[in-house]
Amino acid sequence: MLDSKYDHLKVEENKYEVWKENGYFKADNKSNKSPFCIVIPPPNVTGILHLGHAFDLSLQDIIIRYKRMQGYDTLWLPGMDHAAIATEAKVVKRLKDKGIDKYEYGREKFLEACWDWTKEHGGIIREQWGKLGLSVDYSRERFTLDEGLNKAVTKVFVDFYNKGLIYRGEKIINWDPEAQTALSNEEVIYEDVEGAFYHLKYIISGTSDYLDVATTRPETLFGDTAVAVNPNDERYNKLIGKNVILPIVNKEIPIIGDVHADPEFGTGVVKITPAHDPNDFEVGQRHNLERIVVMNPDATMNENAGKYQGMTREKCREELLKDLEKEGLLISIEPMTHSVGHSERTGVMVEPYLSKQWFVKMDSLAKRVLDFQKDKDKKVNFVPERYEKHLNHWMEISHDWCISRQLWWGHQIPAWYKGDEIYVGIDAPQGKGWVQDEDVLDTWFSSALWPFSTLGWPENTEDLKRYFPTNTLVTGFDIIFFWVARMVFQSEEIQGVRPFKDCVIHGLIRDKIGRKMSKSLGNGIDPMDMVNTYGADALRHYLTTDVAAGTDLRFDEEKVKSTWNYINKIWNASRFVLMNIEDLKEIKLDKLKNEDKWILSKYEKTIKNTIKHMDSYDFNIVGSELYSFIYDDFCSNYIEMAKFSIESETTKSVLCFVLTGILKLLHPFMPFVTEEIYQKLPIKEEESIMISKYPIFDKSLVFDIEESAVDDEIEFIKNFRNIKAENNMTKDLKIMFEGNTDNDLIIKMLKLKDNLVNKPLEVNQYKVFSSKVKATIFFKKVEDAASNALKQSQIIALKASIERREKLLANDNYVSKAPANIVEMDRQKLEEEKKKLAELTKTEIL
RNA sequence: GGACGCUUAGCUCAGUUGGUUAGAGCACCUGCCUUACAAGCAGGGGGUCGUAGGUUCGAGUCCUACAGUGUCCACCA
Repeated sequence: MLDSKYDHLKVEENKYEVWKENGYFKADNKSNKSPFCIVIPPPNVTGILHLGHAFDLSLQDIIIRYKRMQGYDTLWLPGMDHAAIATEAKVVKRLKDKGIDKYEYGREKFLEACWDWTKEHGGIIREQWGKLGLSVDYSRERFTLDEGLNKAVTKVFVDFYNKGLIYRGEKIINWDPEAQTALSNEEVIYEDVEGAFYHLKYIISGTSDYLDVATTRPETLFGDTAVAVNPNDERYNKLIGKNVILPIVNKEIPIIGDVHADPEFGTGVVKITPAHDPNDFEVGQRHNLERIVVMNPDATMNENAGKYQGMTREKCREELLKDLEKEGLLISIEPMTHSVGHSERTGVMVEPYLSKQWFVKMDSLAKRVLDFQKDKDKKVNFVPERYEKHLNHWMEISHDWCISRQLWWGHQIPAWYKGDEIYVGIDAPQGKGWVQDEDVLDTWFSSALWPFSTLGWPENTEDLKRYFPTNTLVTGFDIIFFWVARMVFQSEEIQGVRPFKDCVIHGLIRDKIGRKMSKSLGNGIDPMDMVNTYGADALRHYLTTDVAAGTDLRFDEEKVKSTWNYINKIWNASRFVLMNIEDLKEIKLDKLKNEDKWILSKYEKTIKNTIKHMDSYDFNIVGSELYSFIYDDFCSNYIEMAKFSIESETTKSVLCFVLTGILKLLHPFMPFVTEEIYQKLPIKEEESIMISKYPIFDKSLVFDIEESAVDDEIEFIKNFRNIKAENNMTKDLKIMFEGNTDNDLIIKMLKLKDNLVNKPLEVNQYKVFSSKVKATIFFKKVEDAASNALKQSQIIALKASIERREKLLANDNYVSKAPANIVEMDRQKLEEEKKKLAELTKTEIL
């Protein structure tokens, strides 16, 4: 027997271990079931899971559990991401706290420290997966830096190099001076900052005239190798070919004509610093200008900055401006806001920096993706569909991807150098004097291969053949560019197919007032706190059914609480059923009464709708469908009706049958509590609900006539209660039914057995009716005003509705153009309303 | 500058191809400890669906413009 109150802590204890030990999570690549595979978005080993993970993972577990129950051979492949820059930053900090410097410590020992970190945090993450009830196949767990993935990564690098898709080049990249590594465009976050336009005097050689050069970054002037004006700019174009004197440095640099200079912007004169600005770099290439790097990797000034050498870029700017002012070369400082790139990971201002790095050539890769997206058999289907545009847009504008990182924690680049020679290969080259590239690859380079590398590629494993391409990927819109896009082009290039058929995109979790959850705001919620307070089942159900697909979710703890109440309701309904069906040996759905047919019809229709919406990933719709079926139909009505015939085998059978189905339909959302109750059922086909069969729509259990008859009786019951409540009627009212209809159920539900009369009484009376049932209530007068007011408002509403319908039906346009069934429905409604009105107006309230 | 969302009850959100009187949870009001559940039961109040046009027999739903709000991308010398 169940306790009278749902206790999530007790319910959620130990179940996960049992499932896991029984091997329910394991895929079976030899079974004759159809395969269905999801790869987990590998969480960074940097930390613990947040609410966004809980959201993302719950969605996946729902899909996987659903498919597993539907008879698929499901594989949900788990794993974690080494998160090169993020983890390295954490480990560097940890060592620093112990007074250890990364470089003194050495590469080998540093990597050991990273592995220790990984083991520690990996354990925490796995424990949290368990708390959430995620049915991942631990026997296939992978890590983006494990040996197998290293083989995959190395092979891709070498193949791409040989195909010309990877190259090494000296370009302006985004440099993180804190982590001291290159970054990709996606790892740079642009933020508006209050800055200034510094107007500087660049004196024209041999004259006393000057050009007003406006810059936001005066400290880069040491790297200036030209000043550009637009060739069509009448103000300046005759100066092209002349020289200006670079302030402070006092050397001559040329005035060049280049379209990059926009006459409308600033003063129309641009200083050109090819080593510190991507646009200037291109100008420099066009005009063959020297590239002078003026900073060290940590963003302090280098020897090219003269006396400012060694200063930070900020300090240098400050000092330089003082000196410029002293020399009369600072014209003005014009405040302005402009957006400045910051490192996604360390938060520091990114320095555009000339540097030799490895790149993936994007144009042909991107083009293939765009072509595939035009073919419905090859494309990745986004849910919601609009996110396909994000992917396409990124492909259209994609710049070559900088993949080398000046870090240690990651896949070391399989390139070796000897003097000017480069060797790229899977193994180190023969001969002496070759030195391997010190750098590692962007973490996303390895996660881009995740959907097939985890299945064993480059080996042609059974798993790879069976589960790839995978079926569904679930992730947040914020990593479409980082990850989804890259998996797509890598898979299409390397495997020739999309990595997954569907890509389900969900929104962000925000706090109650709509702000992003962040450490600095302190508004984050630990999912484990929610699990402890309300249970994983409540949390999962709330997160996955609260909002429509793809939209942000404002987290509200009150809603988790109310989900707990819902589960408690299910618990108690189950308790009632279990109390009464203990002796049930066999489910026999015969000798069905109207109310049995009614609930079975509702149940079957719920199955049909649920499957439809599960298949389209509309979990919020599934949630509300199930809620109203369980709460309103099953609990509020059927259970109440069943109480009158609880001894009957039929009633017991129906209760058991429908409850079993309810538990199964709910199982993907709330695995723990459904398992707990399932275990208590007297009749069950499997040892665990996890591996039981998902309900299938059975048309033979839909009884439309009985369904609508009971619907009508319920309407009557509702109307009766309404009238009784609004008129403050006491229990000793009397009621007279009209006609020969069978009102047994109504009489029982409303407990009217002792209130029946068969002729009118000379007291206050009130008519109550549904479409098919009519009755008159006789009652003692209590308050006239209230009941009269109610009656009047009902009459007004009815009159308005009748008028509306009469007008509509008098309109030939409507009658001829609207579908026949709609018109017919209006006719019927109109008739009913007229009857009701007649009843109401002739009823006297004495 | 470009793209994409959102605007529906006091709050948070649903509303599938246009078709009954626009729904739910929470909050609120009234009455109930009815033997599954008082973290419950029964009932109720509350919305001219951002604004203005348009298409249509019919618009929360489709089209146009505008307003507010959010996100992403690009540019920013």
